Amino acid sequence: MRDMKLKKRLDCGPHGFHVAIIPKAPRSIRRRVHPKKTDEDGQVCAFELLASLARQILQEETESSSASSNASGNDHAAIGKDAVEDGRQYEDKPVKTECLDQGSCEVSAVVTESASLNCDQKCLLNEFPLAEDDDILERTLKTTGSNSSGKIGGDLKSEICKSNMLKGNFLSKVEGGSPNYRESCSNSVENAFEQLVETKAKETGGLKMATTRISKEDPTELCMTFPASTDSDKDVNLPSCRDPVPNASFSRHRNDIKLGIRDDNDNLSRFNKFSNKLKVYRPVTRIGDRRIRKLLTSKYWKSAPKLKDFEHPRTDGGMRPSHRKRKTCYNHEKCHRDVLYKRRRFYDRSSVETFDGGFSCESVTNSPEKGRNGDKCISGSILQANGMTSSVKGHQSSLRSKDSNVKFSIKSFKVPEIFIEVSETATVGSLKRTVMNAVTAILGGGIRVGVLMHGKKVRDDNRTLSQTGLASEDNLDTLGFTLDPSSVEAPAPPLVCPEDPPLLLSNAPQLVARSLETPALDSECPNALTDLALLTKTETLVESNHEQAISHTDILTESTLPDSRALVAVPALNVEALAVVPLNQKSRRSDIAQRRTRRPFSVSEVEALVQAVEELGTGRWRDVKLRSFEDADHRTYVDLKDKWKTLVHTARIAPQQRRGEPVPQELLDRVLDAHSYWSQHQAKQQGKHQAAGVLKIEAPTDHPNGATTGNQL
DNA sequence: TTTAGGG
DNA sequence: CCCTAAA
Repeated sequence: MRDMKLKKRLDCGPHGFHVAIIPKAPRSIRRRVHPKKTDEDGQVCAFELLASLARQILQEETESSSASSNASGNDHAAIGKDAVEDGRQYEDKPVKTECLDQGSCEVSAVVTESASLNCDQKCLLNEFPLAEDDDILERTLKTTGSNSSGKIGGDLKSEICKSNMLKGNFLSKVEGGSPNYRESCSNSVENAFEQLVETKAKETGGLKMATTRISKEDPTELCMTFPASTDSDKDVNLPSCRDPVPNASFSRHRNDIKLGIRDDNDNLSRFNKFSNKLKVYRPVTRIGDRRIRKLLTSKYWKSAPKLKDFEHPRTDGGMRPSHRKRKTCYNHEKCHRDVLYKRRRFYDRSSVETFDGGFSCESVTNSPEKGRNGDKCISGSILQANGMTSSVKGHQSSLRSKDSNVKFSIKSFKVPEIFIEVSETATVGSLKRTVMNAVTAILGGGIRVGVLMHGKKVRDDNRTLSQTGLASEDNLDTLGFTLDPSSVEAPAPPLVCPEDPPLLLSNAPQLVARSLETPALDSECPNALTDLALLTKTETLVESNHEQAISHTDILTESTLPDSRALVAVPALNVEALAVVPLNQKSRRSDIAQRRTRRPFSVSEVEALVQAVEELGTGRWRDVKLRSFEDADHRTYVDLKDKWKTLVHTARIAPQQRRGEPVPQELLDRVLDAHSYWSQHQAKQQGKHQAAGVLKIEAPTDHPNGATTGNQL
C-alpha cells in the first residue's frame, strides 16, 4: 500500500480573511445572509438572486416604479428563476448567465468588507447587509451592463471569462492599474450600472449604500482605512471588529454568490470612526473554491474569536534555513510506504515558528483607489494574499489618502502549509475530511494577526502607522499581514503528529512533519494526488520566491487540479510584482524543512543488510544498497551505512541497553564479525570484494580477522 | 555522487 | 536521521 502525500497549501483567501476581519453581525442577519446551502446550491441561488436583483432593478428603472430593491437578501430567493429569466429578456444575451456559470464573476468578485474598529454594531448593520446588497448590486451591475449594451456585455463577459481562465491575464490587468474586472470591462457598462444602482439606491438604503460605494470607488479594492497616526494596534487591528460567526456566514455568502464588492466609505463616514475595510479578493476556481470554502468555513469561525487578540506573535524571526537539498535520495524509489509519518522539521525546532511561517502568507498590495467622491478611497493600499501583487506596484503611488488614512486591502490569508498523508486507497471523501481536519486544527488553534513590513514583523503595537512606516507608500508595498498561531505557547493544535494518515480525523496536519521522502513519492507515483503534491510544491516555490502565493490551490479535489495549475501559472506572469513583496519569502523559507519519517529497520532488513555487508564489506554502501535494498526506496546508502553503524554499536552494548525492535543476537554477532573482518581488510578487500563475498559465505571463520570476531563464528 | 564520520 | 567534508 502506498501512501500518498499531499502537501498542500491552502489558501483561505477570503475566507480566512473574512473571518478575521468581519465584524459582528446580529445572528438574525447572519442567518439571513446565508441561507444554508450547498455550494452548488449556493451558486444557483446566487445566480438567481443576482438575476432577480437585476431584474428588479431594471424593471424599476424602466418603469420608474419603486421596487423593493432591498430585495436584498431576504427576498431574493423568492424571486428566483423568474427573475433570471427576466433578466435574460433584457439582456441581449445570456452573457450574464455564462459569466456566472463560469465563475467569471468571481474574478470580479472582490469583496470588501468594512468594519469600523470601534463599531461592532456598525459592522453588524453594514457588513452583512451590505454584503448582500453588494453582491446583488454587483450582479445587477453586470446584468445591467449587459442590458445596456449588448456589446459591452459581450466584452465584459469575455473579459471575465478570460480572467478566470487565465489568471495571468487577470493579474496583468490588475497590475495595469485596475484590479477590478470592471475596469477591464468597458466603462460604459460600469457607468450604466452605476446609474442604475444609484437610482435604485435612493429607493432603498441598502442599495443606496451599495450604489454609492460603487460609483465612488472601485469596488474591487478595499480594505481598511485608518488614520496613519493611529496606533497600529487599534486601528489596524482587524480582529477587534470581527465576529467569527458573521464572517463565516459572510464568506459563505460571498462564495456562493461570488460577487462581492463593497465600499463602505459611506459607512465609514457615518460612523465617524475609522473603519477598516477589508476586501477580500478572491479569484475563484470553480470547483476548488467551493470545496475549500466549504471546508474552511467552519473553521474560520473558530479562529475568528482568537483573532481578536491582535498581537504580533513573533517577530520576523521566523527565518530558518531549510534544508531541503536532501531530497536526493534515490529518485527511483517507489512509493512503498505503508504509513508514513510526517514531521515537519523546523530548523529552529520550534514548532511555533514553523507554523508561523506557513501561516503568514498574505501579501499586501497597494492599489490606488480613486476616490471620485470619496476621500477615503483616494488612497488605498491593498494587501493581497494572492498573487495579485502586481496591482500593488502599479498603484503604489497613491497609498495615502488625503485624510491621512491609510487603506489596506487584504485580499486573502493563506492557510499555512499543510502536509497531508493519506493512503492511496483512501477515498476522496476521506481526503477531504483529512484536509478539513487539518485546516480546522490550524484555525482552531487560534491565530493572531501579525503585521509585516519588509518581511519583518512589526512588534510594537503601540506605534502609530506613521511611526512604523506603514503610512508610507514605500512601505506599503512591503506590508503584509500574517496569521500566526495565537498561542505560541499553545501549540496544541499544531504540534500533534499524526501517525496514521489513514485516520482521517485524527490527523493534525499542522504539525505533521513532512517526510523527506515525500518528494520521492511524488515523483514516482503518478496520480492525481501526486500531481497535486507536485503542484503544490511548485506553488510553494513560487510563493517562496515571491510573496504572492498563489492563493488558491484547491487541493481538495482532483477536479480542482486544473484550476490549481492555472493558478500556479499566474504568479509567473507577475514576476515583477512579486518581487515587490519580500514578506513572504522569509516566512516561507522557514517553513518547510522536514525530517524524513523514521523507519526502523525490520529484522529482515537487518538481516539483508548484514548479509550484504558480509559479502561486500563496509565500504561499499552503494553496492549494498543496490544489492539488497534496490527496492527499498526509502533506504539510501547513507541510511544503510548509518544502520550498520548503529548495528555495530548495538551489538556491542548490553542487550538491556538496546532499544527498539530487538535484533536477533545471531545477527548482531554476524555484525560484529563482519565488522571486524572488514575492518582489518579495508584496504585489501577493496579489490577483493568479490572474493570476499565468497569467503564470507563459505567460510566465515576463515577470515583473517577471526581473532576479533572469530570467536563467535 | 559516494564515503566516512560527527551530530 | 541529518549534514558535510572529502574524495
